[in-house]
Amino acid sequence: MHDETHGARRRREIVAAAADLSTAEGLESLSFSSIAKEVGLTKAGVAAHFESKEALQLEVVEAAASSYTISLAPAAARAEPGLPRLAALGFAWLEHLESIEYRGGCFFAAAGQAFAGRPGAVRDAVARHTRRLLHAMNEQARLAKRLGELAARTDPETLAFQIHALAQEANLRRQLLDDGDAFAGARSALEQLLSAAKKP
Amino acid sequence: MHDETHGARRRREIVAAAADLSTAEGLESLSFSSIAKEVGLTKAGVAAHFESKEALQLEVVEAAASSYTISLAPAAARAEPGLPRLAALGFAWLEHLESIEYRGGCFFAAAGQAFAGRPGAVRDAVARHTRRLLHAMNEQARLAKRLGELAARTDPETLAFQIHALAQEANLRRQLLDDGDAFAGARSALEQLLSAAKKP
DNA sequence: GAAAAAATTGTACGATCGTATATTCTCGAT
DNA sequence: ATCGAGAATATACGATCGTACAATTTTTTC
Repeated sequence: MHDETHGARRRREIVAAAADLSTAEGLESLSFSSIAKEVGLTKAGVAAHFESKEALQLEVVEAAASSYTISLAPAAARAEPGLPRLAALGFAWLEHLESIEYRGGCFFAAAGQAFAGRPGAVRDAVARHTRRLLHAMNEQARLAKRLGELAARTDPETLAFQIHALAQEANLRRQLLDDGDAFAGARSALEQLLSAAKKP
Repeated sequence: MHDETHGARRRREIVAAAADLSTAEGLESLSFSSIAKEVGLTKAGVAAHFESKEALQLEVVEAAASSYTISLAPAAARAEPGLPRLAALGFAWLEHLESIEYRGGCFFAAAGQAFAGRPGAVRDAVARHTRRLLHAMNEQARLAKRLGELAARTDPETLAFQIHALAQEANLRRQLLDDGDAFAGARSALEQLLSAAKKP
């Protein structure tokens, strides 16, 4: 009938609920009980699907990462390599954060802060995926420089740095400061940033 | 002998240790036990100084805020109002974050993310102080615009937005990605940002 | 130095945490 | 229709949490 077992479907359901909860409560203070209440199971019923709490956390990180990739990769692929692709990455990143289903905002912003001071496999996974995105933007910025799309004074690494910073800031503004215009402001800042970086 | 009672000194000691711990463990998962171990007291001995855990958290937020103010206010006051003061605020903010004694990095970055999804008095306090800093930078940016120090294309709110974003990003890079050059990169990004915003 | 006040300890309570195990229930394959 | 595997429940264990209160020690005050 279905090409997915009951167990596999439950796992996905649990991981999705956990990802959502983790942006609100924090990935580190996730509990089997709170997840159980969310998916309509018992604490033990949830725990039975995973070897340990850390194993669940790692699955949550991977699930969130692939959800981000699914949102970003097509938009980036559509644009020409170099400055256009860097811009596409930036705007797609903002769009993804704005439309995100997690009630606590950007998963990696929340998890990154929560695990910055907690060495372990979870921290490593969060850091790895954060680095991956930063690397992608850095790459396009350096390519743009090589292609002569950037002004002489523009440092490509700094440009990528600023774009990622904008997105983090917009997320914080919306989630902590209840700023409804946070993403509108971030978009105009991104436009301003890109036009200032461009070759005159 | 001392112009401070034993109780008041202990309180300050406890609050300082709690602020330090909270950047590493998270302000929300602070425990009287972990603080007790830090200051050499018993769990009950620590708890006796505060009406509740939330009251302690609120004191920690206020203490961190005044520590930030002490670092920023003199630097800002030394610079002329407008663009110089905005620049001074930005560089002082970076310098403060870089030299900070908290092992988990920026207190407000950590607490802001942790309490973004937790309504209550603590979240309100963290948001209030975050807004206060942003407001101060916004004010100087708008003043700079009025004084004709900024290029026509530069939006002052966006400029303040970007400066704060840089600091947040540098903190995350150092704490999560172990990037030793994070603050050097942020400083050069800030210079680039300011010179691009300036009247040509 | 003695008495009052404050600081700290020890202990107990209920709640929740992760984990482990035994039992019951639910399906899908034969 | 039956049987067996897998999913979910019920339950228990030790640990830790915030809070409360009595007992004790330390500091201040007179």
